[in-house]
Amino acid sequence: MTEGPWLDEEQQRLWRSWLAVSSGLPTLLNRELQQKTGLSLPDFDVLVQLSEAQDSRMRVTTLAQALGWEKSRTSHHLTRMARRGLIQRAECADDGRGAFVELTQDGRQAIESAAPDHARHVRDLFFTDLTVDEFDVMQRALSKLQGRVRPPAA
Amino acid sequence: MTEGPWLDEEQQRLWRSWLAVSSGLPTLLNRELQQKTGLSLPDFDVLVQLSEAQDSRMRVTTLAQALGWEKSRTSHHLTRMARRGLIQRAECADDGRGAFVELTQDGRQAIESAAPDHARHVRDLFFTDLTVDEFDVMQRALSKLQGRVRPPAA
DNA sequence: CCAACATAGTTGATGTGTCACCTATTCCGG
DNA sequence: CCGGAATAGGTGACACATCAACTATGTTGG
Repeated sequence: MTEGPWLDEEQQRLWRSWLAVSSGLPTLLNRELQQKTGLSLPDFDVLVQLSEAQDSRMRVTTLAQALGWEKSRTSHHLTRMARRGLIQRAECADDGRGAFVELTQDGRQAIESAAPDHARHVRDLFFTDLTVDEFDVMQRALSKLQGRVRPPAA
Repeated sequence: MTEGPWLDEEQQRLWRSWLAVSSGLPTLLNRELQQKTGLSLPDFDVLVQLSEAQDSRMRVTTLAQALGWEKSRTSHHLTRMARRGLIQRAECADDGRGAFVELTQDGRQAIESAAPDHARHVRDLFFTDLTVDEFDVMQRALSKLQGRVRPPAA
């Protein structure tokens, strides 16, 4: 399955399917989410993390790790979200360098009203077609891939 | 597998794995490609299409469809690539509105020297871990998903 | 022939992501 | 304690992506 420098026909086919789905799916989800709620997919991801966190607040680095984002990206995105009133930054008493990000009322309201529709949409697009068998195999395969892809330190 | 508005635990797990891989993988590939060749992943995709095309030239819309990109995105990206000398635009005799995009010498050189390493990297990251069984199931599942995701007209 | 409409492609504004670099604090060995 | 290394986070520049609007050419029905 892995000899020579090239992708064989079968591999190419799978790879192109992967590319098509992994770029097309977020595009669709993002468009729908944006239209219905004014949130982008990244907005949504941030809000999910915060809403699951203790006291609806997290340290920036913790958030970045949970999302698999770089610090820089995280910081930029938080700035934009703060401008729209979805989150706010707060000082960290323990560590003078650090900062907390917390969900605002608007932020909580936004995620709670957006989540059900989004979940349904994900299910319709992604899960509807999968057989139980495919489901399991995908999970196994993706877990392995996740291991290879993890160390996104920067 | 698809009742209620929410994702159950198993679905959530699979979905998060999917997200992690489908965002982490291109990030890694892009970084490596960029460092070794100065090409971005989108650059690479455009160059692959052109290099496979008759006479190394395509109509803009055809290219956009082949890539699954919007016209606008395509146009913007071609502008950037033209600025760097990787492609060039040419008038279309048949249709005064239209335009061809063609590979330049530099573009051909770039894709030919970048492709083998990139292919190997894709293989190392994506294919190495997959068993034959997983490979087949992924292909089947992704084909179905591709169908749902296809109509990206805009 | 021409008016209405459709199509090919571009543009500008703005949101998103990455890289390189910077500041301010904290940590740690001597 | 103090000086250097590590860490938390932010900034600016620029590439990438999306949306809405626009220009110009082609197509079609009356």
